[in-house]
Amino acid sequence: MGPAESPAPAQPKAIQVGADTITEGGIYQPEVLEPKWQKRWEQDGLYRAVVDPTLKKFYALTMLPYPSGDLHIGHWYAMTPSDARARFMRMRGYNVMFPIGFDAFGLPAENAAIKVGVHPRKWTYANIERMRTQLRAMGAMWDWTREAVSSDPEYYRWTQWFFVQLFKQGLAYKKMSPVDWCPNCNTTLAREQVWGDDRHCERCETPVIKKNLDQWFFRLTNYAEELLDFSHCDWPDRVKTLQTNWIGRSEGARVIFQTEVGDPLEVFTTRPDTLWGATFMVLAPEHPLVEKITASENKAEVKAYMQQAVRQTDIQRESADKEKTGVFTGGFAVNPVNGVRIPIWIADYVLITYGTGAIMAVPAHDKRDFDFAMKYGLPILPVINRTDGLTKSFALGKTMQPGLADALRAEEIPFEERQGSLYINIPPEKIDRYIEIARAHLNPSSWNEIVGTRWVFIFPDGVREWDSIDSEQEILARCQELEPNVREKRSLMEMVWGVEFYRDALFHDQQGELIHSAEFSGTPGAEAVRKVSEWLAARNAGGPAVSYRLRDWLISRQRYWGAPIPMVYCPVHGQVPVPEDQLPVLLPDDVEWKPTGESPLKLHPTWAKTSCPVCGSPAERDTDTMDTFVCSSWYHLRYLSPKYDRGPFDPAEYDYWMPVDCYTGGIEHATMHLIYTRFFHKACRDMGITRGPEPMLQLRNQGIILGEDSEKMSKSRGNVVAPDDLVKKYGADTVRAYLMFFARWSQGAPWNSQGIEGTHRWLNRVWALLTQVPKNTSTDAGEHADRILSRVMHQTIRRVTRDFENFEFNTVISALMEFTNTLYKYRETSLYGTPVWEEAADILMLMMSPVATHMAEELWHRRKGAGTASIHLQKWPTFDPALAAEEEATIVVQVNGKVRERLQLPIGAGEAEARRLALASDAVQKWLAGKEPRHVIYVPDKLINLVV
RNA sequence: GCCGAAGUGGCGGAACUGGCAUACGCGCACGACUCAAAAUCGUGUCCCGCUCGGCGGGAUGAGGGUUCAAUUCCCUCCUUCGGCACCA
Repeated sequence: MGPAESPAPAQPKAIQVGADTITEGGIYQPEVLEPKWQKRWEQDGLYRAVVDPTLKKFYALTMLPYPSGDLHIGHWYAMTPSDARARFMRMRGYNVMFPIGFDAFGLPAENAAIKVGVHPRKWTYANIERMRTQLRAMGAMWDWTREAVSSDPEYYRWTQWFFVQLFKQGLAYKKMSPVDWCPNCNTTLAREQVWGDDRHCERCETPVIKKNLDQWFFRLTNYAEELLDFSHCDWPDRVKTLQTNWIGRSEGARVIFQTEVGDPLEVFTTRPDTLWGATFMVLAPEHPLVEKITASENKAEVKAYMQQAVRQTDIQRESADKEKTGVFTGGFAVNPVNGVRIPIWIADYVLITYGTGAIMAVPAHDKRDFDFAMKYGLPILPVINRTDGLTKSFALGKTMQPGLADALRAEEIPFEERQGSLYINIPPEKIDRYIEIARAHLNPSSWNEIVGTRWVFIFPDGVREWDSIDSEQEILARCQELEPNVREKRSLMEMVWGVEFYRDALFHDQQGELIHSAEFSGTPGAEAVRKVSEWLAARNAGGPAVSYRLRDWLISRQRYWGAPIPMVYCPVHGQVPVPEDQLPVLLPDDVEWKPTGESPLKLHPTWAKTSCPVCGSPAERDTDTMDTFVCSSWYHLRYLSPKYDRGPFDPAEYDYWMPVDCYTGGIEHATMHLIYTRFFHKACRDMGITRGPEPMLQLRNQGIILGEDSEKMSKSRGNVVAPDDLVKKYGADTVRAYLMFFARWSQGAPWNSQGIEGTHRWLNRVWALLTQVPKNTSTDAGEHADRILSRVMHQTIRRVTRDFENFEFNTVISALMEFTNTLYKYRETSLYGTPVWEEAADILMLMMSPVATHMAEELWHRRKGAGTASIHLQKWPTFDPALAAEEEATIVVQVNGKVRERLQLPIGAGEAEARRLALASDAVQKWLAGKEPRHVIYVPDKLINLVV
């Protein structure tokens, strides 16, 4: 023999079979058949979604991609399993719409323009063109006729139209306010786009700063309550929790205090039950009342404080560890419940953006107020009883007569004695008895006090309760008179805080029975919250109230590449929306998009100059553009009819397709896009534009694919997986299948470049199984082989159907792999080619077709012959429970819960039978050791447990 | 600090309603084919022990509880990840 030659790979040859072109040759060649079928499907309009009232519709949607220029493996991970599921639904008889488009406005285009000098429009549309090609390589069932691009004038015309509708409805408003500004992106950001401890920009991670700007907002907060209702949302709990926390609902009460300058001062509190403990008030430095209530002698200090508060960044200001600062305004307010006059301070730990921007401070039961009061020596008054009964007294040696210790022992009051002083823990029921004992042993010119459950000072001439601000002052003065050491203490709390032993009894923030609260004393916590709220309401001094953490949505952006805000400023008529028939307000091409911090449109020589739509006098356009989340809040509506020009969408299409039945995408949008789009839908519903409670009924999130090194994929780490390379190497079907298989879809996992080989191997095995005739089929398949294969087939249909329904794609694939293995087991036997074999082969192809879209189509055509309809038009197979049912079950025999034997019994075997056979087993007898089972648990078809 | 999710072989993971833990795949080992390798195919692969084709014990982050029986239900703790954080 001469030198060995490796066999040349079979060259594929295209052959014509009727209308079908089929690749001849034994080798699986995705690079040949994938483009072929993609082209064919496109020509046939196979995935066109057309309104058909005779069919049940299914609107499947994946989140709109940004045209960054390169499809990432994350896009594949988000889109191809979603596509497979949409295909599954289609095969189950639904009329499925699965559209695609581009979120084409936004900063990267502008940043690229600044960096390399390409116009944002050119950059964006070139990227879109490239991504269309990449998206087509997925073999997905996109209906490209419904493609929508948010930067097209025919799209943003309607983004602007929605803005105008919101404005007319009073849901869009302009306001001067301190807003988050990203110094790198040179624009404002919505609250949701500011992330993390250091409050950085969601996009570029630069820490944001505050700027005071006149900006447009959408009234998200109007819908806060409704957004908390997820009763129509089949959504992951995680997303619902994130949104719920983000909205941050707090129940409590409004309380109106009267200031001495005459203006009412309203606060929000979650603890109206602590109202009697309010010893001062605090306003945010930006609070509008600050100026008016500040006394003339405090003006300078207050002004200085306000200035330094404004200068600070949010990070400094909102850091919880920061020591609290503030200044007294010189003003006072009157507590509506008891008429007590309390000082008003300003401090930056109170936020102007939450509640009313003012608080009543109850330092005894709020940690922040406590810290502040202790720092500035403000009075503290406990008004809520402890729930743990902790009650303490410290008896300094020189203040008490000898015999106290013996008296306490006799009374069984526990204490510790150290250096002649007693550290006493008083059982709550013995407090009165203790007071008697303490009085009896008190030295003249001394006192003793109780803290915790009771707040009592025992003086030689009597007992004084610490139950009001007045008594607090009197007691403090009295103590200072008796003891020079406490003369510098500014409050009674500060004085007792000096005793280390007391510290854990001095502060708590639990709910509990009210004390020191006039007629409400003795009321239990939850009841007190309710009763005090009602009491306030009855006296027009407030009442029950709800507050939300959610803020209105800031949508102005000082950037070029976005939808211009369609507003005109007229010196006579003020804010005037651009009339609907004049939309869109077109973005000019000739702008300088340099990052100046000003809107590029503002620097355009002529663009902003216009005339007032009302009076025609010279007027100015708004030169900001809209946050791109506005564009993406309604794209699911534009997909309905991207060319429609009499409205944002064709109502007939809306009636049929909406709402979205299944929405898939990443969890990172939980508090941004997914809140905005719900808001948009609900606002539009209230204007009669949309219908129904929710835009997206079902939501599922995919996880994140990490790099092979388990780190986040990034170019700088060099761990990026490029889908184009994978498609080239393995074909799209392998990539699709692997993405579905390699991890729980909802969770994601690190990439594994060896793992994909296994999936590729599987597809090759399926290919060989269905294209190659085995050498030998004479071996007997064994008894009932046909029934076994049929059973496995029906069981597989059951498993795959269930797992597809539940988005459990990894087990869809493993079930199909197992089914393939079963077929391989019988391939070289007499079962090959029998009707049940052929049926199983068909079913395997059908169930693989949502996954390996091209391969399944190719195999289908090869096996079904010329002119066959696409596999993607076939029905999903159904299973027959009778045929899927096992005939025999393995019964596990346990002795005392441990497996000792296994029995093969027919399904439905009775307990007596199982018991008889179990007891007949030697292994079981060995473990029973001659004893009779005391107790037998029998689970039919599963297990018998003998307990001795 | 508060809220939430998750911890199962060397790795990704499976286990439906409390009933055989570790399916499927990767990796690894051995074998077949080959001069050889790749590819492919086959066999094995949680840990420990033993009188080793079998048998016994242990193991689902740790500890406890409920139960005839717990990866699954309950409690405590640990770790990791995510979100919120001076929100009154």
